[in-house]
Amino acid sequence: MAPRDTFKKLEDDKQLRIMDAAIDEFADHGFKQASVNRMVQKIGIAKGSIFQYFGNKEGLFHFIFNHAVELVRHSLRQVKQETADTDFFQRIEQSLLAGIRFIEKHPRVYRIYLKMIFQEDFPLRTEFLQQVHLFSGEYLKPLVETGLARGELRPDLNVDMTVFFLDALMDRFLQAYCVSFLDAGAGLYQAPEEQIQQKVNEFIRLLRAGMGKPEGEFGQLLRE
Amino acid sequence: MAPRDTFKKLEDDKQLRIMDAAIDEFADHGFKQASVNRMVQKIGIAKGSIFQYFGNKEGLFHFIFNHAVELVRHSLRQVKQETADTDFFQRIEQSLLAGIRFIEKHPRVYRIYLKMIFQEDFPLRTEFLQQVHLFSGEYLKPLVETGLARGELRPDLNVDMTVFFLDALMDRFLQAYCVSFLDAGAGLYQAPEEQIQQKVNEFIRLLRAGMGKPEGEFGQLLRE
Amino acid sequence: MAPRDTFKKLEDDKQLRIMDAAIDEFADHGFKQASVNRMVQKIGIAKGSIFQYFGNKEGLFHFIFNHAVELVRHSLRQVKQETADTDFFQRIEQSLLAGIRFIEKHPRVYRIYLKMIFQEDFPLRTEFLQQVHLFSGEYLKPLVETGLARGELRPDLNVDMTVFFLDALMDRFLQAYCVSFLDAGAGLYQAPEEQIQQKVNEFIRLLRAGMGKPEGEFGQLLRE
Amino acid sequence: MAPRDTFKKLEDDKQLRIMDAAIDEFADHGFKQASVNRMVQKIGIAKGSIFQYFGNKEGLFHFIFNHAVELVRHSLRQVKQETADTDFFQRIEQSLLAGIRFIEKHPRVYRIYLKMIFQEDFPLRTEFLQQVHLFSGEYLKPLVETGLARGELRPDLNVDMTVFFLDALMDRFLQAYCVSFLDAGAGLYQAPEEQIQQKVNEFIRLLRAGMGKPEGEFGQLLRE
DNA sequence: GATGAATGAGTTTTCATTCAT
DNA sequence: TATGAATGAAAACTCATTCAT
Repeated sequence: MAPRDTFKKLEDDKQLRIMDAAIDEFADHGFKQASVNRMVQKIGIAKGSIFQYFGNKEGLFHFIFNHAVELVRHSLRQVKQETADTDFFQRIEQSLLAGIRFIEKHPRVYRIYLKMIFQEDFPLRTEFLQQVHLFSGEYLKPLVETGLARGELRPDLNVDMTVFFLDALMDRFLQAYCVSFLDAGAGLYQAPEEQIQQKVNEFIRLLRAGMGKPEGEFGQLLRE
Repeated sequence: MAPRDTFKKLEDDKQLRIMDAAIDEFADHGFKQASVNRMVQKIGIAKGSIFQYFGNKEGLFHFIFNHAVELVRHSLRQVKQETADTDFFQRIEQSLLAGIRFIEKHPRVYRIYLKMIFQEDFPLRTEFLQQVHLFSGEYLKPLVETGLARGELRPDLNVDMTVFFLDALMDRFLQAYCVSFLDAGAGLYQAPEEQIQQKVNEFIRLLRAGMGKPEGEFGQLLRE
Repeated sequence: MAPRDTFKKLEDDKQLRIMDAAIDEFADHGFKQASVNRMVQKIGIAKGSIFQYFGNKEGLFHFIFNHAVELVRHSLRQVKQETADTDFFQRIEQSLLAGIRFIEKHPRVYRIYLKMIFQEDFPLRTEFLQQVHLFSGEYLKPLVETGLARGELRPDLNVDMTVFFLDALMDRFLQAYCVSFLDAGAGLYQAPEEQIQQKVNEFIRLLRAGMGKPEGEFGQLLRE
Repeated sequence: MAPRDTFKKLEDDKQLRIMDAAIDEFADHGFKQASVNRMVQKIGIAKGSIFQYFGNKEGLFHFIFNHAVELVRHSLRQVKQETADTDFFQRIEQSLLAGIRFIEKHPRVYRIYLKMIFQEDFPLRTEFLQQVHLFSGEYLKPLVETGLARGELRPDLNVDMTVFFLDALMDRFLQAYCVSFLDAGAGLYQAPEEQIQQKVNEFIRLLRAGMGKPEGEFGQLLRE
């Protein structure tokens, strides 16, 4: 599960090369189809070494997985802090943008995430899905509750369902972005970078229209 | 790619048993992990026969794939016809419900679809993604254009972006449904059947709030 | 456990070559140390074939094991029948000689037997030891009981302990013979073939002296 | 073959821990299956150290082997001395009991012995069997000769064959005891401790009947 | 002298594909 | 046309041994 001391004692460069090759392999092939043979060949070390470091293939995956979770946690914590004082829709916008930046910085990690969602035979799949689920609860729910308390959201919104919708919409937005980013050249959506901000804007505008508090007393009246 | 004549000349029952076993196997294990051995054992035919009918494993997958695309096309064509006279949001609602019915009827086909999206090593992945893209163009674009022409949608909507949004939202809605449907018991979202219609309603309400034509002149005024 | 049909359908010669190589390998190296690699190389077939025939290494061993048990059973049944009319000590003598003939004919099978007794990690070891135990009960006990009933044995003998002794003595006699036979050249005991019958005679003479009914009334008196 | 000086210079405790772990491992797994990895892990020393002390796995085994032989020699010498004044059958009885005590005290050493007898790929097997053979010559032969000289044995006994018989019977007796001792619970023979002495008595009684000098002149006459 | 990371040949097992029957 | 036995490359994993520190 945790890498053996052996691995942690390696020179940093070697550690990084190993992690890099592993992330590559898992991102390209998922867990079962990933080949330790290919990894060690790419890294240029003996086959036995990987097993000395991580016990077995699953141990290696655990390590990469935990590393990825840490990356995501770090990124989310940062956004939450930095946007504490802005309004609900700005926070969502910044979260989306942070997600996009994360994918651009760690596209292979995101690919592993996507594979895990829809591939049944990952070792940590259940724990993983619970973690993802917790994200909605821990991250989005407070945002929604604060937004409601501050009067930035329509007061008739059901909290849990709103969280579900936000989770679904944001996740799918990033999926769509990621697919177009990763498949660049495959012709799908052909989303050029410059249109991203525009799409984010439109996304937020729709959210605001659907969830935001009606502006002014007329809006209020109309909805009642 | 296409099955050889030898396959088409088989008795219908045998054809169906072969397709059924193949869908099972691909849905459970993806392409590479799918085992021709297991298939022929389940079907009860000789291993060589599969290769006689389809050339190789990839040929078999092509066939199953095309069959699945046909199923989807058929389902969509039906919805489009039946809802021709209803308004935009009702058509979207009916499309969503048709999607849910499709997943419930063909869960294994949908699982193959999900696997294909995020697994790079499917043989037809590129062609597949293009097909999926075409779906947005062929299916949703006319709906949006008709909706705009009939004045059921806000006139300031950009057609292509609206199509993108609808595609993203509906697809993600079905994914969420499917995951909760397939992972029943895994604890994710735990969407009980009876809440589906409620979620669809809420989904449509949000869409209507965000995309629908503002009601009355006051709404109109407020937005300008 | 049982060999797949595939194996039984092979030409007899091939079946025999495979069994021969397997017996060789298991006799030389025991179960765990036996190498399927070496077997297939010696036989000259593809590695996969063995696994097609027997599922896995253990399956192959089961097959060889059952084959060996059958050989032993057959041999014992024959001796029992052929010596039904002779006296107790002649039956034991013939059993010993049959054992020697068996070892000379199937020395590798006997080696597998010896390995199984003292090697803990054989797959069927427990079942095997039970079988061996049954041998004492099924084969020797009736002999002893008949011997007692016919007055060929001292009437004060405890049946079970006598069976235990006979089992131990005969087994060890064959072990000693086998070791000297198999290790020919290693210098141990250096039992030349021509001395075997002499040793058997001495063995029987001792048994007779220890277990046989004292001859005449004087002997009877002396013991009382 | 002999341990390097480096080993002998270690603190006694460390030497003992190493030997203990090695005996454990060889007794449990034989030679080839024994894992140096497991040993060093249990001992808590570096893997390289074993190779520094003993050159290689075989060197380690040589050392353990010689140690075991010394243990056996010591035990036998003691019995021989202590029973110098008793009669032949009492000496045999005491030897058997000493053997049983040895197995109870060093069961792992005895297991290694048993494994070596029937496993061809032990490094020292040939030398080992010669040593065992010497045991018969060095230990039993004088006993028999003394017994004959003292008139405790039938004068018509052939010395070498009697030695062979005693060796075989006693060895097999201990094997049977050991198997029932080691396999406690496996159901073989199920010899409970309290029956051991009884079996030894019966064993000696049979020996005495077969090999002992007939009592009185009548017996003498009867046999002639 | 002690360490333990690195090595690579070895193990069993799987499976798509071929081809003689 | 249908069969299914044969193939061999590839997989994950083990472990005695070496050697730089």
